[in-house]
Amino acid sequence: MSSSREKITARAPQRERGKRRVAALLEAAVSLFAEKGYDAVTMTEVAARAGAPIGSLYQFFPSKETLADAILDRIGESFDDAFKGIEERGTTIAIPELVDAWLGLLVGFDEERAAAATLIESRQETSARAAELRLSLRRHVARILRARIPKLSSKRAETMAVVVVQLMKAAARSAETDRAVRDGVQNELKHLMCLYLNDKTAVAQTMTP
Amino acid sequence: MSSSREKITARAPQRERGKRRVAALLEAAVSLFAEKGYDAVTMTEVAARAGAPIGSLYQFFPSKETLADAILDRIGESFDDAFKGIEERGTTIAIPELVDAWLGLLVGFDEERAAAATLIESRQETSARAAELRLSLRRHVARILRARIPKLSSKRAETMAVVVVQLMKAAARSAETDRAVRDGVQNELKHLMCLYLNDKTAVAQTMTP
Amino acid sequence: MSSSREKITARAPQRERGKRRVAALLEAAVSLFAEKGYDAVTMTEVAARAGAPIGSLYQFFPSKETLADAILDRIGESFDDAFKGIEERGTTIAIPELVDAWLGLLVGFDEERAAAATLIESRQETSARAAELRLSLRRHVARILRARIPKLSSKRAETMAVVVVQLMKAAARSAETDRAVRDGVQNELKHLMCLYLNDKTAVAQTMTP
Amino acid sequence: MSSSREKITARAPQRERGKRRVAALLEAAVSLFAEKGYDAVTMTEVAARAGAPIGSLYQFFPSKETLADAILDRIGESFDDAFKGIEERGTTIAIPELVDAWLGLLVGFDEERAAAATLIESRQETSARAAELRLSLRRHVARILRARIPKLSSKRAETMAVVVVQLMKAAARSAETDRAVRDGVQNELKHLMCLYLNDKTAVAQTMTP
DNA sequence: TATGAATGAGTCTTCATTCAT
DNA sequence: CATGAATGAAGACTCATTCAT
Repeated sequence: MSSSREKITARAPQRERGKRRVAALLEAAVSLFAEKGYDAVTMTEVAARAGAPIGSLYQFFPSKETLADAILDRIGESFDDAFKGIEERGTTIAIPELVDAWLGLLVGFDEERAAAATLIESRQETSARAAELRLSLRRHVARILRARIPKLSSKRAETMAVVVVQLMKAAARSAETDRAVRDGVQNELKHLMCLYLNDKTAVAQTMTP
Repeated sequence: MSSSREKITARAPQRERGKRRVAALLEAAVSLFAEKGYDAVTMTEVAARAGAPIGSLYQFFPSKETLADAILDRIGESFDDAFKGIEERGTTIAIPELVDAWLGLLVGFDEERAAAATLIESRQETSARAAELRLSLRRHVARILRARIPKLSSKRAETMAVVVVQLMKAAARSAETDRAVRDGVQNELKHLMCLYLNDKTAVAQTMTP
Repeated sequence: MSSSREKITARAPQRERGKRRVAALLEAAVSLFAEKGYDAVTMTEVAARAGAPIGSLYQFFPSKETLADAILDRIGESFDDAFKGIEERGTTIAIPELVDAWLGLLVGFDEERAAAATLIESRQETSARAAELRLSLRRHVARILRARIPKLSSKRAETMAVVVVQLMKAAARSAETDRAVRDGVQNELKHLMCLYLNDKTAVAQTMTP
Repeated sequence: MSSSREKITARAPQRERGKRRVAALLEAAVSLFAEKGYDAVTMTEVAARAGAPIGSLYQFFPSKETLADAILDRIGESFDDAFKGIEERGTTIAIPELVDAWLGLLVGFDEERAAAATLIESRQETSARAAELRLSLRRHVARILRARIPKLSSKRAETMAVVVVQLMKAAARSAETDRAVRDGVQNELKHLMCLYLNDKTAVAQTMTP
């Protein structure tokens, strides 16, 4: 009875520890990348901040690139989830709400979004993953845009999506400063984005080709 | 005496040559930074592209950081000039024109603006100069904003300036892709910025506190 | 009692399993060393190919060196057996047969001989066992040589033995290429060795000091 | 006058020093590779033995592989020279002389030949250069063989060449031990090779197909 | 002053070995 | 006794910077 349970829990700590370690490493990487950017961070540094030996870091992330990609992957998944939620609500969702959801993607309490924003930017040319993520963001946004503004050509939707994504990244970047300005800027960006979408929606509805 | 004249003429070509060399080095650095980003560029590479020996590079720019700062400085001056021109025209300048001028700051034919955009972004945390430049940009924009929208509090002007600068950088970043999307995005950003300024101006004029 | 028998039978399979595991590990090591050479093989790799956990590998072979030595030991024993067989047949054995037997020592169907040849070669300076094996080979050959050619001084026998062993290793090395050349080379080496022994025997019989 | 000459000699020491450094590095690498084999040698070790900082080593040899290849190249050139000399003498050269020349290729006063022998052996699979060198050796030997023994088919010449090269390598390997045995073995190998060539020549002349 | 070879601290990464479970 | 995650010393290689010439 208890012995069998013991056995189960016997290895649980090991896996548990492994999970905790991966989490710690990822967290350390996230904060370091967010602080200093990909290139300025050393693997030794990441391991040290996670309180792990360098070998452990490489056990889980066999290269620096893998480490960055892992962060991007995790963010990518959370993006997919978020977009799924947004798209399910279809056209019922009001513009301010939509904008809130979008801006929230790259701006959160944790540093994860900041790290992701940095990595997407700086590794776009070198990491396939970063390029993918950026593309995926654009595609999601473009699809939603076309659903709301039916007359939008796919090319224009793409263009608008680029702009929207840039606005998202702007929000992420401005999250790096002190709270006082940050909140103001965030609000402002939200306002700006609403303005933009309202304009486009109105124009589209007005402009009968 | 002939000796003194000799010295003068002897050094004149040297200075001339020195200037040309500095220009070549700077140009090489600019194109390289624009292409690959600060970290991926080596000093040896810069010297080689400029056709100069590495020692010469260090003669004029005693460190890699100095080199980056020099580029930032030069851009900073051109910004100051541009803003001076804008501010001289006062409130007479129409919003679309103003927006054109602003967006043109970081997006140009030459690679210098691309390099500057990259450097500001990637070295913001490490280089005082990059931070200064960003601050200077903000201040200039804020001043113009306050001149056009008198009721604007200095705090709100600052906030708006941050947004405007982010938009400028977004334009710079989108310049990295192929021409087809680039032009579309650039136009879109211009439109967006006009929308934003028009809105703020109108609101300010309407909102009687 | 049943308990004691239980223990016996309980461990019997374990020992059985242990033997099988050791065999699998050794086999894996042999094939890997033969393929890639000592340095290029990792312990993890050996364990993986044997389908055993790394801990198990270290249970039986406490170091990489031990593992290599074990292979050398096993080959050494098989050499001893082979030489015993040869020596028992005394002088009755004809030269071509003798040569066949010798060349067969390091060239066989299995990879074991190839691995051994590699290990003797590459670890000669670092492993006492490899040196021992080489020495043992020489001694065996020298003894047989002196038995067949009575007038041979021990020093000359040693020298000849070195040559013979080198020829054996040459055969082993040539086994690494494609079958077409290999068979030809092997035949040629056999011929060469016969030539050598015949010459020495004749000379010795002729040369009356 | 003296000034111009001074200028010439002014940089001479620099180049001189560079040459000396390259020589020292190469010599260190040669002796280390000869002693311990390719894998067991570290780049730091090579630099240290040459009395050079690690950076200098990499200045001249951008990778460990390059370093090994450089040694192989140098040996390869000396082989080509030697073979050129041998081939020029055509069929006039007597067998013992030919054998001397061949055995001398991989056995010399310096350690260079020993290092080369080791490198050819251990890096055959990984280094294109090592494989090339081995092939080149075979081809040279085969050509000479066919010139001397006209009836030899190209395939048999190739096979014989393999054997001859193996004999050369055997001589190189036996050079690693103390002088006493070495000289004896070397003589023995020479004798063996003469035996082999004489036999082949005689057989070819006798055997009329 | 100009040059570019020289320098070595610091980077990423591997792998034999150990030990908690 | 079995397991395989954890460890960290050590290796190949880079590059900003210096300094002898």
